[in-house]
Amino acid sequence: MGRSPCCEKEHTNKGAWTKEEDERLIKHIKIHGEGCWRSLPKVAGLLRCGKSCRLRWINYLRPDLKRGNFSEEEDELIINLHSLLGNKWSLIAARLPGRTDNEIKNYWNTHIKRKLYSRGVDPQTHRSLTATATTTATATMVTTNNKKMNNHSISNLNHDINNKNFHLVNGAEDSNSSSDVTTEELAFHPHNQLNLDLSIGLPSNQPKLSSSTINPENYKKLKQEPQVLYTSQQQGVCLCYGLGFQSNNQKCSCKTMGTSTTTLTGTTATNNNLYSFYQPMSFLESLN
DNA sequence: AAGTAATGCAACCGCCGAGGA
DNA sequence: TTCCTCGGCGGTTGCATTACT
Repeated sequence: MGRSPCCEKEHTNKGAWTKEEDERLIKHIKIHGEGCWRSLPKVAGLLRCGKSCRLRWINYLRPDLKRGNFSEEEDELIINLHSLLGNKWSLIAARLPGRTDNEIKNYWNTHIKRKLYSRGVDPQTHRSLTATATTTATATMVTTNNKKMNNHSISNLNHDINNKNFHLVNGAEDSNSSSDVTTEELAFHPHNQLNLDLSIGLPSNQPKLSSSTINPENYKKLKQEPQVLYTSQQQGVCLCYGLGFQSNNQKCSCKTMGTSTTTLTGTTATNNNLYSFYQPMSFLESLN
């Protein structure tokens, strides 16, 4: 059974938006707010598909969008987040205020990929290109390891990092990206400084998580069941990943945010590389 | 100056999951 | 439980701009 189209294909404009259309859309959203994209075009007097309106608003018209070039810090953050999350652009974008998933996706494809290649790093696996080639050749040997990796608990991950016997994979489907890593390779690999301490605050009325697994479903869990910290006094959300590249004075301050703060790792990893993000409630909503 | 190739990015397409009926 | 709608996502396309010859 086919789905009905989201809008009438006829009688809708396509292609670049005109200034007038932009103004209509902005005006409508200012008055009525976001949502109900399907009916929006009709109400706003736009000959556009609802999806198109949503996209235009989110990627271009939203007032909180940051314009201009990506900073070096943003570059590195994107690279690190990508190594953790893979092509989950919306999740990556959620951690870069003012940037959209589309923008980051485009930036990744046009700039960062090239940058990583110039560093000799495979942008998909985040491993050295030579190591990737070697891994591909021995792919059959690592399948078992992959299966093990997918069930790795976070504490195991930290353990493995500490023992220089671990590297990240980009999800379960990436069957070529895992193998044993040499010390030399780790020294080369940008993730040799990656701190995976994943500190996620829990609402106090939710049960504490035990040491969760970091299998490929984890990002889904983060998204679908965001384990967030907020109190009635403190409308902040902490979803801090230890991503590296941060100085010591930028430690995550979760521990100061209340008693409900917890950590999934339960490890004693240092906080040297913790990078915290306190997002407004709108971020929370974006995860839902 | 003209033609061509490369690049950047806005927009589209099709699929998926959540949630309501 | 099933069906359907809707919002959202990631991949891809196509056009405008820039760089190069």
